[in-house]
Order: sequence, then C-alpha cells, then structure tokens
Amino acid sequence: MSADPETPLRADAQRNRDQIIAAARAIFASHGPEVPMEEIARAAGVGVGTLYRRFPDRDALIRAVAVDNFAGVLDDAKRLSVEAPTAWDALVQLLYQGAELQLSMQLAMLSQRAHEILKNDPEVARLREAVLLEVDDLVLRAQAEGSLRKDVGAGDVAVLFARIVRQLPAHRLKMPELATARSIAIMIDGLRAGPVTPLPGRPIGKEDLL
Amino acid sequence: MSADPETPLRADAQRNRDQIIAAARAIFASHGPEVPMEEIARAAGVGVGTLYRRFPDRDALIRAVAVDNFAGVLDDAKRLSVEAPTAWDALVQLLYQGAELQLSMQLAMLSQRAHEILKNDPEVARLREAVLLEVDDLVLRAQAEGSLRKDVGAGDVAVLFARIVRQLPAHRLKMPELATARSIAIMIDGLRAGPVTPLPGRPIGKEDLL
Amino acid sequence: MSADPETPLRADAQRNRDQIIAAARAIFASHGPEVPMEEIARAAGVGVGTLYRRFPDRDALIRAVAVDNFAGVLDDAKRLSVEAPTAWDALVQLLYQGAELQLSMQLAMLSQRAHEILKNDPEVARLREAVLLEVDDLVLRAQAEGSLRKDVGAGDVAVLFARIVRQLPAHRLKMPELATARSIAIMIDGLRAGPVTPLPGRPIGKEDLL
Amino acid sequence: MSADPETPLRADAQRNRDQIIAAARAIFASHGPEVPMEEIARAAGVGVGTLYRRFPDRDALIRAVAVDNFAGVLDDAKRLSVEAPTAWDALVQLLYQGAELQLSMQLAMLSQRAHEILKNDPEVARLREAVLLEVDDLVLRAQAEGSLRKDVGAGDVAVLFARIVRQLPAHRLKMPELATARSIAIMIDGLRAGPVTPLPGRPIGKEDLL
DNA sequence: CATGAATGAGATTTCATTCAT
DNA sequence: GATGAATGAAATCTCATTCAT
Repeated sequence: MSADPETPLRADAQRNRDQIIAAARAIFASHGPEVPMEEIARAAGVGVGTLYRRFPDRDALIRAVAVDNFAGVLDDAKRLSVEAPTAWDALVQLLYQGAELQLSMQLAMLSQRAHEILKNDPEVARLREAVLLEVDDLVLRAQAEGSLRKDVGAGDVAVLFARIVRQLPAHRLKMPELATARSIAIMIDGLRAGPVTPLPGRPIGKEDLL
Repeated sequence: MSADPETPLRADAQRNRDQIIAAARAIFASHGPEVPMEEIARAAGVGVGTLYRRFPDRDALIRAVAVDNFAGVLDDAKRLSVEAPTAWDALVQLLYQGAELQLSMQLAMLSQRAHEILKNDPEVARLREAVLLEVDDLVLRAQAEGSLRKDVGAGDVAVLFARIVRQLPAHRLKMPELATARSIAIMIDGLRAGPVTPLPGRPIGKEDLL
Repeated sequence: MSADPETPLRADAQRNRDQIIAAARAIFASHGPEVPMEEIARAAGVGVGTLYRRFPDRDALIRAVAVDNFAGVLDDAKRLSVEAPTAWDALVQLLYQGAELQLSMQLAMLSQRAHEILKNDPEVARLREAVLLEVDDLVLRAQAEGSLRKDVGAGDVAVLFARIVRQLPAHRLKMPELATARSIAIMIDGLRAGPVTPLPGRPIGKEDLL
Repeated sequence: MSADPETPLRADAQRNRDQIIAAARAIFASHGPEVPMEEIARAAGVGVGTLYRRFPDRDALIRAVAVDNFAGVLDDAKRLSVEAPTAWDALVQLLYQGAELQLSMQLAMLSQRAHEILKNDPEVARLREAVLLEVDDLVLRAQAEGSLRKDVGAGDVAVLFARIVRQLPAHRLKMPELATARSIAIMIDGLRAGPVTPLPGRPIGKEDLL
C-alpha cells in the first residue's frame, strides 16, 4: 500500500527509532562503539529484534547516529553563522557548544572501526562537507574581521576542535565542564589574532581533511 | 639465590616480555585496548600461551603497558626539567614530545575500560603522581619566569595536554604530524603570558585530577 | 502481565531447558561434572549458546541439576512415607530406589567441585533440609515400630545411603544392578533391629550433617 | 654405563619420584585425577620438567600411584590373613583399614578416565588379581568358620568395600572418621552369619569383577 | 638432571544475527 | 510489528607437553 521506500514510519515505529538512536548515542559516547547490541536495545526499552528490524546491523546503527549528530552540528553552525554578531563570535560559540558534539567527532575521528564505516557513507560525507564549508566560511570571515590569526585554516580549526571537544571521561576530573571550558578558552586565546608566534608548515585547509 | 619474588626473568623470557609490551603498545595505540590477544601475541612473535604466562589476563597487560609508558613520560619530564634552559622551554618541549606519549593518555583517560583497570593500580598511581609533581614544578617555575600565564595550574596543562596529545587517527589527515605540531603550537600561544582573556573558574591544580 | 521475574518460559524455551537438564543429568552421572559444555549441548540437541542463555555458566547448570534431583528424592520420600505400610518399608524402598538418586549424592557429596558450588545455594539447602526431615521422621517411626536398630540416627542412614547408593561404574561389573541390590540388602540387614553389635560413638543425627 | 632399564635410580632421583607419588596420591584423593600437572609438581616440590622426566604423561603417573596403592592393600591383606586370629577378624580389620585404601578404589572404580587407563595395565591387573585372591581366601575361610553369611562372595565384599570405603568429603560431616567407622560396622553386622534375609541373585565372585 | 618458559590445542564464554512465537 | 530464544563463529583463557637454558 505504501511501498514507497521513503514512507514515513508509523508513529510508534518512529518513536522506537528515536529511542534507539538516543540510547545508542548515549552508550556509544560513554562506552565506545563496541557495546553489545542487546545492551543498546535494553537501554532503548525495546527487544533486539526491534533494533535489528530498524537497523540491519551495527554499522547501520553507527551510521544513523553519526548522521543524526552531524546534522545537529550543521544546524548549530548555520544558526550561529547567521545569529552571532561576528564570525569570530560564531566560531567561539561553536567551539563552546562543541561539548555537545563530541560524539560525532568521537565516532568520526577516533574509532578506527567507526571511521571505516563512516568514510564511505554518502550521507555522512555530505554532512561533513557541509559542516566544513560553514567553518571555512566562518574562518575566512573572522580573519577578515581581524580577530582570527591569519595563519590558520578551516582544517586547523577542525582538528583543534576535534581534539578539544572530546569530553574527558568525567570520572577523571572533579569538574569536567569547567575543565573543558578552560581548555577551550585557552585554545581560543591561542587562535586570536595578535602577537603570535609563527606556526610550523602551512595552514591546513578543509581539503586537507580526508 | 633466586627465591626472591622479584627474581629477574631468564634472558629469553625477558626478551619475550619486552616484545609483548612493545607489540601491545603499538597495537593498543592504533586499535584501542580491545584487540584480540591472539593478534598481540602474533605481533610479538610468541604464542598466546606465552602472553598469558606473562600477563594473566588482558587487564594485566594493559597495566603493564601503561606503567611502561608513564615511566617514559616521567623520564622525559625529569630530563627536560633539568636540561632545558627555562621551565617554559621544558614545558613546551614536553608538550611537543607529547606525541610520543599519546598512548598513556589514551589508556589512562580515554577508554572507559582501560580507566577502570588502571585507576586502582598502585604502580600506575605512583607514576601519575610523580608526573604531575614534575609538571606542577614546571608550571610554577614558568610562571615565576613570567612566560606562562598566571591563571592556569598543573591540572589545566595536564588536561590540555591529554586533549591535544592524542594521535588523531592517521587516516583522517594527510599530514598528521604537522597537524599535531600546529595544534600544540596554537595551544602554547594560548598558554603564553601576555594580553590574555580571563579564564572561567579557577586554576585546576594537580589535586583536582582524581 | 509478564513483568513478573518468574515469568514462565515460552513453551519451546521450557522444552529446551528440560532437555538440557535431562542431558546434563545423564552425562554428569556417567562422566562427572567436568564434561565439556559443548557435549552437554549436543546431547540436549541445542547449541552451546542456548545452554549458556539458560544457565550462565557450568555452576548454574550443576545447581539446576542438583535442585531437580533433590526435588525428586523429596517426592519419593514423601510418597513412600505415606504409602508404604510401615516406616521400615518406606525406608527400605527408599534405599532400593536409591539407584535413581545416586546423582544428587554424587553431585552433593562426591565431587569437591560440585560440593563447593552447591553448599551455598539456598534452594539446594532447603531441599536437603526437607529430605533429611523426612528421613529423620522415618527413622524415628521405624525405631518405634521396633524394626530399625535403636543406635542409629538419620545421619547414619544418610551417610550409609550416600555410600551405597553410588552407581558403581558400570564398566567394572558384569551386573551392576544386581550388585547394587545386594549391597543394599546387606546394608539393610545391618540396620535391622535384632542381635546387633554395638556401634562406635553415638548416633549421627541430621544436625551432624553440615 | 648403566643402560639396564631396571637400574635403580640415583638417590635424589628416587627421592623425587617418591615425593611426586606422595603428592599425586594426596591430590588425586582430594581433587580427583584431573588436577593440573603443574599443581602436582608444585606440591611435590619439583618442576614440571622433572615430573615429566619421571612419568612420561599423566596416565603413567596415575598408573604409578595405583600400583603403589594396590601394593599397600595387598600387603595389608596378606599380613592380616596371617596375623589375625580368624579370617573373619582379618576381613573386619581389612575393612576398617579401608579408609587408608580409599584412593586405590577411587582411582580404580570411580573415575571413568582412570579406569580406562588402569584396565590395560598388566602391573595393576596383577595386583588386583592378587588382592582379590586374598579376599576370596578370607571369604571362604570366614564362611567355613561360620562367621560370614554363606550367600556372599568375594565380589560382594569387594563391591561393598569399594562403596563403603570411600572417604566422604570431610567437609560434609562434623566427624568423618566416626561416620566411616559406623558405616563399616553396620555393614559388618549385615555381613555377619545369623538370621539373615536372603539376598537377590547369586553370590558375586571374584570372576564377576571385570 | 632439574627447571621453568614456550607452545598450541581445546575448553569456556560472549555476542551478532536470524527466526519462531 | 515486536519479542526474546536459538545459533554458531570468534574471543578468552587453561593446561598438557616439549624444549631451551
């Protein structure tokens, strides 16, 4: 009756799907992408069977979570690009909000496993591309504003971002949020235009990220 | 003559032990702490049995690798503290050499699994303590020298260090070493004394790391 | 409707569970409690995975078999206590049926391994208790009837029972059932009231069994 | 120099051999014949290598322990046969001393594994044969004396013996020696000539034991 | 000879995925 | 559709036996 592959899911099925993605996101973030599927299903309050009906295998689930997450980053970036008073402000806020985004990064850049899975996914590629485009735009504009040092590229920011933006395991620190905020602030001071020391090599652009 | 519980291993056994740790270090670094034990054994050129004779289970192996690695960091820190012309230089070089050290950090701070294992190991605790002590000393001296901003503590440096010093998965970047060097340089610019923006909260000291 | 932790198993699952216990009982009886789990699974006609889903490890399986078996003994004892014309007859028949019971005994009293596992299981403890209570009752009544020698207690009977009622490895005897029946008969003659020689020590009661 | 296969061992080698057998006997008795070879070696105070030099594999060790043990039983039986005032007394004492002998029996009759190993060993066969011959002699003489019931054979006694003479795991009982003594006494009362109930089947002779 | 290190086959256990209910 | 049971391949770990020191 509705053989359309894009038929929206029935309400309850959609709810299940959302719960699964939310559960998977939380668990991937705290325990990495190797957790038993059964555990994810349990956290989502569904049976494994349901999980597998929605996502044919672990890879599909990882992909779905990554897409969901990258889409969030892209939204943020676009919104900030428009709403923030300056490009520099947009960048700064994007970095501060980064804590929210750590998962995408973790999945995309940390786990060899996840990377293999994601690197050939066209949807993920498209979103990555779009995010980098936004960042590139912000970088150029912030440099034009004179607030961002000239010798960095979008790639530098992305790399730094990926490094900083990883939530350190909360259990290692008494005040994880504060520590993250301070790391970001120090990094921002390092990015600020002014009396800087020269960086080695040349700017890393968005084309340098594979 | 050798009833000593610390009897040194027979020459060949010691060689095997070293090979195993080296192999494990390399593999943990590139694939995380979940790789099959058999793969580690193969990489070390020994049978699984040998691996298990030396390290009763995966946890013991992870501990041994971490200890080995932390000991290396400590050596570096001590050497630099004495040899570098200034405390600031020592810090900077320690951070640049950090690439070498990424594994300890990865094990100690990134993988939930590894963290659980290491947090109760007294040997690891002792080494961590010693490293933090060195860093604390460098921080205070560099601040006295006037080259390090005053509003950071050893904990800030350690946290930043742990974040920056992570080997970004080589597969994500055309020029990983350069990208790392640039990240560190930006961070160092952010740490440098001078016209800085105030950081949120208060300095994170070595006591703030659990 | 089935949030109950004791939710009855699905029909097929229950069937598998029964098959596993039956297979395990048979194999434990003939080969002891160390047989490969895979062999038990094969005998039960299921995969190892199924076995492990039902019983998380070997110990759990051993416990389940023991409980099943003790429950059988208890049923027999209760039935005989009521149906047999005299308490003495009930005891005698219980002993003769002992061949059926050898497994509980073997598990409970013979294998060090199994004993360690069972001694802390409350379900097993409860059943043991109940069986001993029945035996104690039969002993007292048979002594009152004048057919059982006065200088023995339920503990003596249980101990003797445990010793006699062991299936001698079939391979050692041309006629194992006959041999067992004769052993029991001789033992019964030894228990019978009449011109007996005094026993060393004092009666061993049910409280003397730990 | 002494290629004679029967060359007596050097003093220290003989000491090692004895220690190994003693250790193996103790461990087999308490933990069955499946204990790790390394554990036996440790208990004997030698390295595994030494154990394996003396006994090419586990089977050889089991055989050696069994031979050692059967030889002890045979000695006892022969001595008692001569020294005890009557054949009945000899039998009774042999049974009481049985606790000492439990190991042979355990090895020979309980573990399927051990049985397979022992059944084809000519040395063991010879000793078994000899023991049964002694018991048969005692049985006939005790019956001639009028003290042993007529309807039993050497096989009956051996079977009963094997059953009774198993040391119940000490941990199950507050007073294991007493319990054993009482079991034996009851069994002896059952064997005594007098007003007995008829046994099923026919006497089990020594030829009936395979 | 004695020792204990190395090996690898086999046992235990876990978990991704399929399928009956 | 949803559920959770069953499966078996793959990982972990143990231990009998061999062999270098």
